[in-house]
Amino acid sequence: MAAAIAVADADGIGAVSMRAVAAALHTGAGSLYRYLSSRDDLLDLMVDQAAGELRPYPEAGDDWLDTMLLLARRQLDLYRRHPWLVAVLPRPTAPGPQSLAWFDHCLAVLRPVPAATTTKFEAIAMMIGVTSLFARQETAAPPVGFTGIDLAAYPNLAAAITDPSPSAPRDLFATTVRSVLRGLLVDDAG
Amino acid sequence: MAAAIAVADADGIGAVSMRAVAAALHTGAGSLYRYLSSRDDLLDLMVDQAAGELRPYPEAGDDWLDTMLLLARRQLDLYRRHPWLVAVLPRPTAPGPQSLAWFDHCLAVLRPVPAATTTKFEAIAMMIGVTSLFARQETAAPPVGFTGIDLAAYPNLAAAITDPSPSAPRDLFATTVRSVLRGLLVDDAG
DNA sequence: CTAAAACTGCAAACGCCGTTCGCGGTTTCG
DNA sequence: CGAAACCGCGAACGGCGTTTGCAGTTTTAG
Repeated sequence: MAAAIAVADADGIGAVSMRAVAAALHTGAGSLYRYLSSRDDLLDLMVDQAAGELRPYPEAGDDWLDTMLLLARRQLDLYRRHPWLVAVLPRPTAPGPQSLAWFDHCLAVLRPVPAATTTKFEAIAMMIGVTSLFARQETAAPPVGFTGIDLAAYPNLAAAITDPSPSAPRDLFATTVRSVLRGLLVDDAG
Repeated sequence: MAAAIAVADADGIGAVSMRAVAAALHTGAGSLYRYLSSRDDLLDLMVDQAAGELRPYPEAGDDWLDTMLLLARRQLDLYRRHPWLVAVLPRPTAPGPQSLAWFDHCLAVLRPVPAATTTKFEAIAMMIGVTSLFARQETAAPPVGFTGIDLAAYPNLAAAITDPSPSAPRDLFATTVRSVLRGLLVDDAG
């Protein structure tokens, strides 16, 4: 499993083939099936192993929103360390113990929030999703320039990219996460 | 290409193999390479073809936020019609003409918003991302019950799922999209 | 009209993939 | 010590994306 994660970190999730992992272990591909039922099984184990890196969890502070943002940042860092995670996560699979523990901790942080359980679940799911979106965008190699695009057909886009109006630098991730959590969990801001 | 979309709608993106598409066209797999350079090429064409279904675009109304939400709903409906889209989109690929046209329309809707161009780009990207998150969640077959999970190890989760506090039904998608767009595009709400 | 050029469909083949299976060799346990 | 369990291994199966050479057809040029 550690070998599989090493391969994924180095060459991407596409390089995590049974033969490649087995080769890293100096053994044959078929031998892995003594311990795994399938490749999906291996991926599940890799995900939960990576989720374990989120420990130790930061303590809950005074402001639950700040704490949640800190949790989100930790997860974003995890995605940066293991870019293959964002590609592997969106499979319909049961969460492992480490993932459940992290989810449990999120619920603990949200304890002082007066919202329904269902709402909290949705909010956490959204926070995870938004974090994965940012990780994916960062991973995508070059911020696609508009080379080779006929701008004549897209007037608004043409006008936009020639607009030199500067934007004040800000923490886009923090802004988005806060907006989502506040929008879902705080009544008057819905 | 229409054949490929038909296969994907019926049996998922995994069933879109060169041989399957060729079989639907009563031809051989290799023959497709007379018109496509690779399988990724086919997927790109499928995506842009699907993006064409977003036309005609709804006219911009008085409230740009309402209009953007309507655009997001149209896109969510598209994802519902073609669930394979959410699995195919997150590849690093250049957007096709239909996708660009839709993006251009979004910029037109955001014209009255006093924000930097970069900010608008980020906001649109986030809207697309959040929409895909919802589509993915809907597609994921059964809302995973907590069967077979040892709740003893996760106290907060155990307490949460036994909590019968009802939540007022609300439009989660609208709430989230509005929160994100407002958080990114409206100054005082950051 | 004819000959050359371009295009098209097709089957076979290559190398990769996940997975299964049966074989000997090794370890563990009664 | 013998039996049972476990282990690693190579071969094999079917499927995948893709390449390639060969016929047949269509278009173009002389």
